[in-house]
Amino acid sequence: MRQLLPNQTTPISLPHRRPFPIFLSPFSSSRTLRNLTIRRPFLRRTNFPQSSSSSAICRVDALTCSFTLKACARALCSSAMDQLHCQINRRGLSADSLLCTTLLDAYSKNGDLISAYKLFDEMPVRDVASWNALIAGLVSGNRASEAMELYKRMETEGIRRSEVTVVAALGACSHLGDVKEGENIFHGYSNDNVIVSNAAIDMYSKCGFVDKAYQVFEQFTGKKSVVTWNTMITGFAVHGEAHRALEIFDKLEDNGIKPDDVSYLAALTACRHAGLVEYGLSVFNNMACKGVERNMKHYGCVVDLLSRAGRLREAHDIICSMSMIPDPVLWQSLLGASEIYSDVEMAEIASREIKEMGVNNDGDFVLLSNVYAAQGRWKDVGRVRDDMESKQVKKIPGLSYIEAKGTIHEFYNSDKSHEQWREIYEKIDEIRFKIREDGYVAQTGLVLHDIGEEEKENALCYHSEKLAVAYGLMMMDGADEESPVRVINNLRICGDCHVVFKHISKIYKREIIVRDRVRFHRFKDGSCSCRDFW
DNA sequence: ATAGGGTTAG
Repeated sequence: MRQLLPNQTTPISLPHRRPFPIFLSPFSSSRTLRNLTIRRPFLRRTNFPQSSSSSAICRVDALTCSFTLKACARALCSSAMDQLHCQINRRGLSADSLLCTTLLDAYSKNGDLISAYKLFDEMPVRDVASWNALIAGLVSGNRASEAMELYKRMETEGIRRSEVTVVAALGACSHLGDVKEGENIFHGYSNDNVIVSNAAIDMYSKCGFVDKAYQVFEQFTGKKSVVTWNTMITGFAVHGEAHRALEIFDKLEDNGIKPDDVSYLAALTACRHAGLVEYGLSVFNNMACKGVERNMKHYGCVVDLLSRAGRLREAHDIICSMSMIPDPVLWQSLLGASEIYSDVEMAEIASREIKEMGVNNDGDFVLLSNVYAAQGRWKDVGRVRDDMESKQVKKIPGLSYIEAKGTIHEFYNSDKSHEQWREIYEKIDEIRFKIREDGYVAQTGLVLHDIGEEEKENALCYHSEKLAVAYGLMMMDGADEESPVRVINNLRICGDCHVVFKHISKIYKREIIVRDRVRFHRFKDGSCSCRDFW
C-alpha cells in the first residue's frame, strides 16, 4: 500500500496506522513545545504557538529529543527521525540508554528495522525495554520468527522478560500460528493484566482455538477493556461464528462499554464472513446514531458483504457515494465478486478504477481475465495478459505453514525443497485418485495461462496449501482421530483447494482447519464452516 | 520535576 502514496509528505494516513491524534497527544502540550529551539530544521514546518512570556532560548536536551522522537514515531516522519538521530550523536546524548530506546522504538515503529537492529547492536546499555522495542518492531514488520529468536536469546542472555515482552511475544505467536509456544508464554502469567489477556485472546483465536480464546475471556478476573471485547468479537467473526460474535457485540453497553469504531468493524466482519447482509447493513446504518464515524475499513466490510451476496450494484453505489476517496481495496472486493457472478461490466469498471490508482496486482488481472474467459471472450483474455506482461505486476508468492513434531514447515507452490517431498507428492496423487472417485472436478477455470486442461490441473494440484495438507495427513496417519490438520496460508485459500479439502475431510475423515489471510475455514464431513461464502 | 518498551482493525 505504501507505494500508492509516493508524494505524501506527511504519511500519517497510511492504512495500517491510526491517524496521529494531534490534538490529544500528550506530546503537543505547550510546555513541551516551548522547550524547543525553533531553528531546528525538522521543526521548520511546524506552526506551534510561540511563547510571549518567555524570551530566553531554551536548550534542547535529552527529554526534548525523547518527546520529539515519539512524535516522529507516531507521525511516521522518517527524515525528521534521522535528523534527530544525528543531533543526538552531535550533542553527546548517544550514551543515554533511555533515549536510545526511544530512538530504537521510533525506528521500529517506522518500519526501519535495519536502523533499529544497528542501534540495538551499538547501544552501550540494553535493558528489557530495548529488547521489547525491537521485538515489537519485528512483529509489526511481519518478521515474527526473528522476533521469537530474539525473545529466546533474551532468556539465554539472562534478561528477565516483562509483561511487555510477553505481549510482544504473544503477538509473534499469533502471526506464526504457534499455539504451543504461545501457551507456554501465557501460562507463566497470572491473568489479571488486561493487555496480556487481550494478547492471549488474540493469540488463541489467530491460532485457530477460538474456544480457548473464549476461556481466557471468561476467566479474566480484571476489568475488561473495549479492546478485550473487540478482540473476542473479531475472534468469533473470523471463525465464522457470527451469532456468538454478535451476541457479545449486543452485550457491550450492558457491560458499561461504549462500542468504538473497532467494535463496529468487528460486528461488520462477523456479518461479512457469514453473509448476514441485512444485519450488516443495519449495523452499518446504525453507526451514525451511536456517534461512531465510519472509516475506510467499515466501507471495506460492507462493500465486500454486499458484493459477495451478489448485490454488486448496491456495493458500487456505496463506493461512489461515500464522502472519502475510496481506496483500491474497495474496488478489489467488487472485482472479486464480479468474477464470482460473471458480471463483465462491473469487472471492467472496477478494474479501470484499480488501474487508475496505479495498483498492479497479479490477482486483479487474473480476475478480469477469468471474467472474460467465462464468456469465451478470448481476445480480451489475451489483451489482459499482454497488459499484465507490459506492466510491472506484483506477485505475492503463496506460502503455507504447518506444524509437525515441534517444527513449523513452510511450503510454496510446487515446492520440492522439503526432505520428504517425494512422499508428499505421492500422497497428493493418492488424494487426487480418491477424490475423483468422490466426484471432484478440477477448477481449471482458475488458471490464467493458456495451456491444456491436464497441465492446468497439474498447475493447481501442487499449491502450497495442498502440499501442507498432504503432509499433515501423512503425519496424522494413525494419530488421534479427533485432532485436525491445521494450516496457515499467507494469501486467501484458492477455490480449487477449497473444493479439494472438502472432499478430503469426508474421505479421510479428518478435519482440516485453514487460516487464510482474512479468516478461518474449517472443513468437516465434506463441507466448510464458511458455507462457501468467502 | 518532566524520559524508554504493550493489546483489537477490510
